[in-house]
Amino acid sequence: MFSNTFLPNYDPGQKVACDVCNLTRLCLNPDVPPDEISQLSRVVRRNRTLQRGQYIYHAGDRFTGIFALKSGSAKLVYTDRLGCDTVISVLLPGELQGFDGMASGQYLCSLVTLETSSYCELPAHELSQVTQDAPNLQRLFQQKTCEMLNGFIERIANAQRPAEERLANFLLDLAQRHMERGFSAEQYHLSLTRQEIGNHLGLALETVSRLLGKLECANMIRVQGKHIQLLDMPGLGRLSGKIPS
Amino acid sequence: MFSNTFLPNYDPGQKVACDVCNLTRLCLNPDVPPDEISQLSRVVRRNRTLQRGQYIYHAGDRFTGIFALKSGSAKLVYTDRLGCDTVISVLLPGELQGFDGMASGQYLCSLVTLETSSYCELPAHELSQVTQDAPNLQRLFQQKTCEMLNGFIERIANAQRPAEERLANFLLDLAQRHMERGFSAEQYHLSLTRQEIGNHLGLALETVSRLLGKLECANMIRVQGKHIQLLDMPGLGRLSGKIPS
DNA sequence: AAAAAAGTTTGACCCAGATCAATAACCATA
DNA sequence: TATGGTTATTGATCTGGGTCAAACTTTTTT
Repeated sequence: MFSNTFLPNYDPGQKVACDVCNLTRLCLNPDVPPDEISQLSRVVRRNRTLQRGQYIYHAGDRFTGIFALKSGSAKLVYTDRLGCDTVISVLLPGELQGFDGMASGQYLCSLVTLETSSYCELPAHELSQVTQDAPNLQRLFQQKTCEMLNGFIERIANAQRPAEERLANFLLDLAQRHMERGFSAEQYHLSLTRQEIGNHLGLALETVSRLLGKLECANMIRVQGKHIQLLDMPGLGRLSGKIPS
Repeated sequence: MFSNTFLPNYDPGQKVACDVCNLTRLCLNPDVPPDEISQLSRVVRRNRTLQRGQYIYHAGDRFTGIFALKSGSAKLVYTDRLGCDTVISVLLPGELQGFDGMASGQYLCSLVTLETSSYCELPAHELSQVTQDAPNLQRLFQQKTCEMLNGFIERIANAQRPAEERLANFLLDLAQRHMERGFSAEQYHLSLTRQEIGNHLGLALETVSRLLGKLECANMIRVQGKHIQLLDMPGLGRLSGKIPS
């Protein structure tokens, strides 16, 4: 079984300041100098913990701030006027979210934990002050939103491709991000259900199940419920269309 | 035939400063004070004109700045590693683009004119200076990128819906945006080909043609080549799933 | 540990929209 | 006003992935 801890000796319950948090290099970036980090640290609300399925924020809530996931995972879900949900993205530790509330002053989506998770918050009313005094932090946020924009562009283009390609892509993307967090890229715990994966990729849950089975038959992956093992990364890369063969 | 002029007496060839440009309220927003606008105005490169199919920027080009369309229209196109194009969005006068180059320092997509168009540019090397001295402009850019983020979220969710709904949505979205620009919402010139519409909506061009025909049979629209007339907006709204019935 | 609920797999069948193909309309340019 | 090249329409056919259904497995609750 996987624990939610991020790195060895890391206690998610501990209220560490930003400058000594081992997620700093993921949340922030090398351009943000120590003084701006400590300035940030002063206003960040640390370490709230939620159980699976609980909401970090609801669609429609007044914009209260930007959130940084500390441990666990979460999904960003958009609900349209007909009540139909779409899993827009999956959040891993060290990733920021909440920008969907910044434009209009209320969140467009809901951010829902996929397992027991903890997070920090940079409150909205501190945001404008901090970014005015800390130009590198300001730039960081602009950078992060542009990165997200690019991520969505690739996601939109990907949606046109066949089911198998999208799934391979999804598995490799998670592997990559797990690795960046010091976890194993070769095997990991899928915190989403087949239903949620399907929703995220625009597929029926049955199709996800079948495709996972197919990849397993082809000896490219090993599936045991939510535990995934990638046996043939190059092969998956070829399938995903990202790595030209 | 439609002209490219935006408002009566507007000459797109004229090199007007930002503060007297009648696109100001679209490019910028009411929060940006006059002194910041004139500061912006000083560094903006104005009014380059291109013919249909020419590139404002190419994917892979070094990030040179943010662009504002003055007249005409353009498409943002992402090309994946297999050379497969996707029309990510359509740009109308007063809209900004180029944020896809800000994260990595080179553009992820290409911005291609759909007809004879003119545009302004805010050069990258001026960007950091301007936004440091002009906090409202800085906030504006952050705001615009977050709005785009939200637009993409809705687009991703929409991609799951049936073809007819997506098309109705697309037609109404253009109508809305034409109206915001002082053009008629009821009828407008589609600057995209059926191929491009299909690509944008994830459909084959034949499907676009058939669906337009179907909507025309249902007396909801009138189609004559690229000229579109919306006869039954409420009906289209119902079809689009955006307006609950 | 049993029961209930939630999630997963597998099979049979179906359909929205793709693909293929042929024709027709709309241009540009000469 | 021909003429060659895009762009659009329409019909026939096909298929990837959806839907429905039933059994099975895992997790949660009692």
